[in-house]
Amino acid sequence: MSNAVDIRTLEPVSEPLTPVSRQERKLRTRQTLLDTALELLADRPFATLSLREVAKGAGIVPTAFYRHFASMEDLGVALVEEATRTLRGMIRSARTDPDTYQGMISASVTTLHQFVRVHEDHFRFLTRERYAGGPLAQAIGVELRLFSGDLAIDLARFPKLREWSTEDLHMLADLIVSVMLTTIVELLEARPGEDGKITGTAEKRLRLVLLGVPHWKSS
Amino acid sequence: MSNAVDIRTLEPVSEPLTPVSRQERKLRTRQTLLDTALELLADRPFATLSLREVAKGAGIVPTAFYRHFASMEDLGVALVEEATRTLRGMIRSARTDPDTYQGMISASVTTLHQFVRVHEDHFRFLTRERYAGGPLAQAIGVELRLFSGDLAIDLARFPKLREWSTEDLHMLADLIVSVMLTTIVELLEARPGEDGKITGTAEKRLRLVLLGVPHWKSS
DNA sequence: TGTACATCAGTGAACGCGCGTTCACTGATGTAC
DNA sequence: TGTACATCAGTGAACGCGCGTTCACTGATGTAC
Repeated sequence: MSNAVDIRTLEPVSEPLTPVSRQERKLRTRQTLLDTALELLADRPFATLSLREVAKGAGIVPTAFYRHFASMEDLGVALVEEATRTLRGMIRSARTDPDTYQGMISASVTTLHQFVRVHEDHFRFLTRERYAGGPLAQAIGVELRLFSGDLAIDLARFPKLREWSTEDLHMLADLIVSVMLTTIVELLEARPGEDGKITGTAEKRLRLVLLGVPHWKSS
Repeated sequence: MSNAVDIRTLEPVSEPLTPVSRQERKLRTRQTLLDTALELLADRPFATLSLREVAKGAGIVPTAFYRHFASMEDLGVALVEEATRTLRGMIRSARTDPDTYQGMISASVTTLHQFVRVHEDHFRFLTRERYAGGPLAQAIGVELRLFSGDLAIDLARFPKLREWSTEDLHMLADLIVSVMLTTIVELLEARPGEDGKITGTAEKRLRLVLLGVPHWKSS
């Protein structure tokens, strides 16, 4: 990473000494398109985003957009991939050796909180498009179901859950995921300073759900 | 209500014998605009709907739209009002004298199921726009918070919940509402024949949550 | 009951604008010899 | 190392289209006398 500065403007020199390859330049423009789209999506659904708008934001002419994506929907799919990569990273971080429910709960909520704050735009995109209908919503739905399935497997390792049926484990995992999604939306809508209250409530909800576990009978 | 039929086409005669007043005609056109919009929203977010499209669907010229709404956003607000009226109707139906948790749970889920199936478009609109951002999302958020508050009051009547703090009651109510919303979305995305499985899972989730209640300590 | 005027839901032409997409192009980067 | 050609990310003009909104209008319904 270079700290070079233009001596006239004092602004960082964007180009390193070794000129980057054409391939790398292309990848950078592609990423700029994705970043621009994500910024514009802060307060509107994906379906209202125009190709010209994204191109303009990325500093290229509309026709150059096609060098990177065949259509806006293609760019949308790439955004889903990028955002779900963040989601999977979060799950990996949260999966520590679980000694107790309580420890697991607060650690998970803390991880969730951190990831949401660092990747607000990804989580906003995911929760917004999840219910928007269309192909993106479907792709996100598939990803969330995979997530829920993984969680069910993790849950099966707990002593008290070992004898639960697969169906009941999925029911529990889906319930936890829906609490998680609710919490994510609350964090994204929160005004500054409300985070503690929201994560506190999230922990309570999970504690309440898991309190019922020892008394569960499938019926 | 007239059962008159056109003797040539055997289709119901739309106009009653007494010609309707100008005022009533206007209300009918307004309702047609709302119905048309709701139909078009089956698989897309509100923000992608155009004034010309809705006017065309309702059989009037674009400029006549302004006789009924000042803008598309105005029509959106009217849709939120219409849909939340359905939601409140559902809550009223579900609020029977609650003898046991179990009875209340299955009765509530049955009511939910019926209302969702009869008013699919209203619930689709609500769940879709809830997370879409913009003024409609905010209006729906306010309505859901009112709903959750009412539910908290209802819950306070149960013996085991009488000593819960207001904060914990709201936590529980929000948890129940989020299970409800999840169930609504599942029903709307369901393929034919899956309803039973979905309502069964919904009942299980609520049972599990309420199983924890007797063992709750606020801490 | 009949007449003269007011109201107003719906019409149709017109506008300027941003849209997605086509096409032929430019000129810097990359490659073969 | 130097030259001649190929590649290809980005350009700019042009297109037809649907958009929201304006305006002057029409003609059926409603009202006052």
